[in-house]
Amino acid sequence: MMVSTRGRYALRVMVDLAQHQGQGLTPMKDVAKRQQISLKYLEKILPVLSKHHYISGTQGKGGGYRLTRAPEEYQVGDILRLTEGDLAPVACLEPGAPPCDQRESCPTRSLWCELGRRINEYLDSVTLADLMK
Amino acid sequence: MMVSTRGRYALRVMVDLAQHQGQGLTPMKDVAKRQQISLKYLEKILPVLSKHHYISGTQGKGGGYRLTRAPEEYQVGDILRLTEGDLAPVACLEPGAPPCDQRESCPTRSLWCELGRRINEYLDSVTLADLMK
DNA sequence: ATATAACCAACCAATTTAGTAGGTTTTAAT
DNA sequence: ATTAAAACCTACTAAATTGGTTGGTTATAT
Repeated sequence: MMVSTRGRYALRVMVDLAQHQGQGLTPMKDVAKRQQISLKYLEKILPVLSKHHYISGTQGKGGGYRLTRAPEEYQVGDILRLTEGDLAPVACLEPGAPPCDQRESCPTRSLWCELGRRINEYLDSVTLADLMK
Repeated sequence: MMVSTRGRYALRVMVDLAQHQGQGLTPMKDVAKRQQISLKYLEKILPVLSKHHYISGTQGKGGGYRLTRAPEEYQVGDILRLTEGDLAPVACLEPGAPPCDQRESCPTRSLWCELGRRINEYLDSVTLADLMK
């Protein structure tokens, strides 16, 4: 398993926000109820999306979140890389991974690179708008 | 990360065996030394491959393992699914997963299905022979 | 008899995952 | 001015997974 609940929930929240855009701000309480996800857990996942301006949050009564762009302009891959850290299929391809001393001669390295390339390529080819049906 | 050391090591062992086939039986001690992997850990990973007759092991002095088919006849996907359990990109697509009560309406389900399909398709298109260079 | 190989079972430390608990701060409505 | 509701923040935790280790038993060639 490569994508944990963090990435999956984040994506579902984004789709939910997309489906309710134009209705002003959407409070997470509503999203949590609709998506059957713990509100407290969502609150832990969202900050990274708002810090990178994928969504904007307004505090206080009547506040909530909204998308900052049109759904067509969000690539699923971006949302997942942000919430999951990255989408490498193996540990030795992860960003801060300790350099493997056999990486020059590793017969499987190119397999993992190509797999990672294909995974990212596919997820970048899908947008939030595609997921709205 | 989707493929742990279990699958990665198993694959490297299989490539190693492929590169030394025709030289009789290869003891794991040699493979462990060449691949810089703990022998004891390898011994824990290999049984599933020999139980499914991907390799055959001979005990006793002068014993070791060998491939049971030609390298071209091993799909990388098969080796990984066997050692990793499965290659589902998300928990809700894993074999024994509790059925999600929102799966009919889940807007992201088809994304994960298609991603899983592409991952398995690619890994099944590569054989051990391809990894021998 | 001995060395060497696969095979087997129990344990273990560190990390990750999926949360929970309990707040503080900001803002609109009353 | 008070209150309700929202985002935002920090610390903790139980369970599972990962990546092994320890200590053997069994089988076989020399």
